Amino acid sequence: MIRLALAPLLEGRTLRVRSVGPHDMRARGEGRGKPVRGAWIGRRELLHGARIDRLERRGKRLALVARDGRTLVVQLGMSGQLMLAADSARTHRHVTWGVEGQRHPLVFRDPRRFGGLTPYASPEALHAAWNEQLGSDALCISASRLADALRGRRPVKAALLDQRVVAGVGNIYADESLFLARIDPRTRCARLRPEQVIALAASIRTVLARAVRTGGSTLRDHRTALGQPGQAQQLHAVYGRTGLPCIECKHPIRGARLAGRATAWCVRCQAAR
DNA sequence: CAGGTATCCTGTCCGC
DNA sequence: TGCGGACAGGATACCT
Repeated sequence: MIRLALAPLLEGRTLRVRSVGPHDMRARGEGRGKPVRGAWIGRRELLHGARIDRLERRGKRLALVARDGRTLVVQLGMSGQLMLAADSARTHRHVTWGVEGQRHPLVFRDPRRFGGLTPYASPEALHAAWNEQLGSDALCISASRLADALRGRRPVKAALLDQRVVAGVGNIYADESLFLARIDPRTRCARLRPEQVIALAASIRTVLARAVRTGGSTLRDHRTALGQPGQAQQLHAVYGRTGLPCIECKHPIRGARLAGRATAWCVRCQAAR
């Protein structure tokens, strides 16, 4: 969604770093490097003076690729925003770019600092890193690739949160996908029947596509890349509905902690079989 | 050593 | 009304 909204506004245009700070956010190192606290990325790596060639996305990561090869990955974490809008809040701005020919600046803000920026020297380096760190994108995950990735004794919910299994599924859409596929989130990957994996792959594609279509939203204060509020939160079948009646069978939605995250599912519709 | 969990961080919401 | 605390999310360091 963010890529779709920003691509036509940024492609072919030159960025100029206008301000950087505060300097206390995570600058993620190349590859698996540890997040560096208190360090920052240079203006050159922040694409100062770079003409944007294209925006690439895989899972939750967005890459700005410049014509000279410089590449900057934006991870929004949970509260991050990348916006080209007049009403972008002024607090928690980490990087502000001027965009050639655009009235409003491009702003990366991240109040909770779970997000981060990662520079790469080239698109090739970016793809190498992504191939290592990320599985297939959720919007086009095939049943066979999902079957290959869903191995082991982990509960299927925990596997879905692993970006190396499927890139792009977070806590909310993991629950929603499992509900649509009628799979108990506690089911061990190795015990999933082939038809369940097929259903799950289709459900992931459906749920993510719907989220993108409706502006993608999770938190109440979520905004799109152009400043519009998202609406997908109203479409959730199980997430945030613990104790409320299932939209299919009216049975109360169960809530529990699984893989360290809040999990909601219908024990009747998603019965372990 | 795979799988579970603690940690980071701040805004929001709940109860006293 | 004010305030403390729990909680939410994504990624990863760390522990078992």
